[in-house]
Amino acid sequence: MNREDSTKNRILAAAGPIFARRGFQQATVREICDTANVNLASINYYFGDKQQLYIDSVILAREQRAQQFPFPSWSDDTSPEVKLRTFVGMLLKRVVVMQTIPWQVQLLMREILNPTEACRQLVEDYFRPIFDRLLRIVDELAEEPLPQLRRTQIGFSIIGQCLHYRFSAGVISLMVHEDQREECFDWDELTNHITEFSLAAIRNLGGPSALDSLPKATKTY
Amino acid sequence: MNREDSTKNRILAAAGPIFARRGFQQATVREICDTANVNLASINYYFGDKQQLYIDSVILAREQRAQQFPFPSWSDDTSPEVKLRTFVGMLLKRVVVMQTIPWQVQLLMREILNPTEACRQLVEDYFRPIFDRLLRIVDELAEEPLPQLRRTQIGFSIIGQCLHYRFSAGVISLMVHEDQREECFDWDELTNHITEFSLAAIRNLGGPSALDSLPKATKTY
DNA sequence: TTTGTTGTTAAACAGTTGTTTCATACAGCT
DNA sequence: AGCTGTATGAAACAACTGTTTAACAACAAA
Repeated sequence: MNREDSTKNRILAAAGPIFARRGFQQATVREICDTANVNLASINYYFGDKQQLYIDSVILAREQRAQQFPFPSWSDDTSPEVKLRTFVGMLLKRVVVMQTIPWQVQLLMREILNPTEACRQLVEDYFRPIFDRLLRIVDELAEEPLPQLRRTQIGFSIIGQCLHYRFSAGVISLMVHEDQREECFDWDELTNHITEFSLAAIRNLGGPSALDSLPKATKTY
Repeated sequence: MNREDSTKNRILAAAGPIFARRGFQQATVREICDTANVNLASINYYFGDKQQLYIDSVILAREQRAQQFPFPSWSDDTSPEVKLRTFVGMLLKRVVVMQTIPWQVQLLMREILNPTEACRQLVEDYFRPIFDRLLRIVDELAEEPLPQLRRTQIGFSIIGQCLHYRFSAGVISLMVHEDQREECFDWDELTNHITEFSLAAIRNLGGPSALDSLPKATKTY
């Protein structure tokens, strides 16, 4: 009954990519059933309704993705610079890489942009551990202990740079000239730049800043 | 015929927020017509079909937004640091600011994430001029002329940091503790941090980097 | 065999969607 | 008045949606 190609598993295997490509509303139970080669009534029989199938699909996406990219474990003497580079490289690998996007990533991106009930669990089980790992690297890089807010902001600055190449990928493709498009999304180039940019920023943040002498921004708009 | 509250204008006024909130497919012509207090057939009469109404709505959103936030013109002796701060602050004002999001921003974000035909024109008329302006500021900040690719990457690093607080706003809210949520999205705090982070990075990029001695990333994943 | 559970199937249902139709109203014109 | 092009209105249309129904098949337990 629990075979790999059971009706229920065939539905799940078909639903994931379709939900990822079309979104919840745009995806139709008929297309899912046709793709899975099951009867139209099967979804309601096994999952109750379409929404429950969607929730189960998101859970499956997260499980498969976490299993597919286990985090590397570093030796104690690994420098924080290398750790940051590895982290950025992994995030970009998971999320950016041009061409075809795995349906698991597409589905998780949908949840980031438009959180549903499935998102809270996603944050606790998936995003927060990753973010905490990044913040520990930042701690190692900073010369002195960072204030809580500053720490979080630096983390988001790094994550934001990475995700931008996914969320704004369409616009970026339109912005850069066709000749530069490939190297613009090149994994090595991106990893290098974001790592160097962030390292330079963290190193220089504590030091003297020309901004300190600037007038504080006020509501001028 | 061309009055402010003509049937066509009432449709446009109602369609924008509804498209922004629900997206193209989820928005129904019936809801738009009800909100605009016009007959169901009016959309097809004035716009041909639903899709053309959507395109016209995107164009209207861009026009209203550009008109609402004219770019400041700086005097010649304004320092590039101040220019960067102003730029970041403006971008965050346009895009982030917690609470209710103007429907124009929502609609433009939808086009960034899911570009349709309306997007190409959007890039040329709206995004590229803004981005070029940012790159000229980066040029001023850099001590020496930057390579083309590096220049673009720095620009995207700055934009990415800003947009992250819009695209991932839902997840960020779930990630940070409730007590810190407000200051996390505070406009002054954000403008300060992103400006300082980027300034520190740009200043330090040309200098010595611990990464130069690191092994180049190879496909270890 | 009889009974009951589990899975599968085709058909129908009830609701929503974008679009079209056709009648009607109203203005400006000769 | 009569005509014409524009605008509005209520209703219907055709297609598609998620869900339900009822009949049927396979198989195990009684």
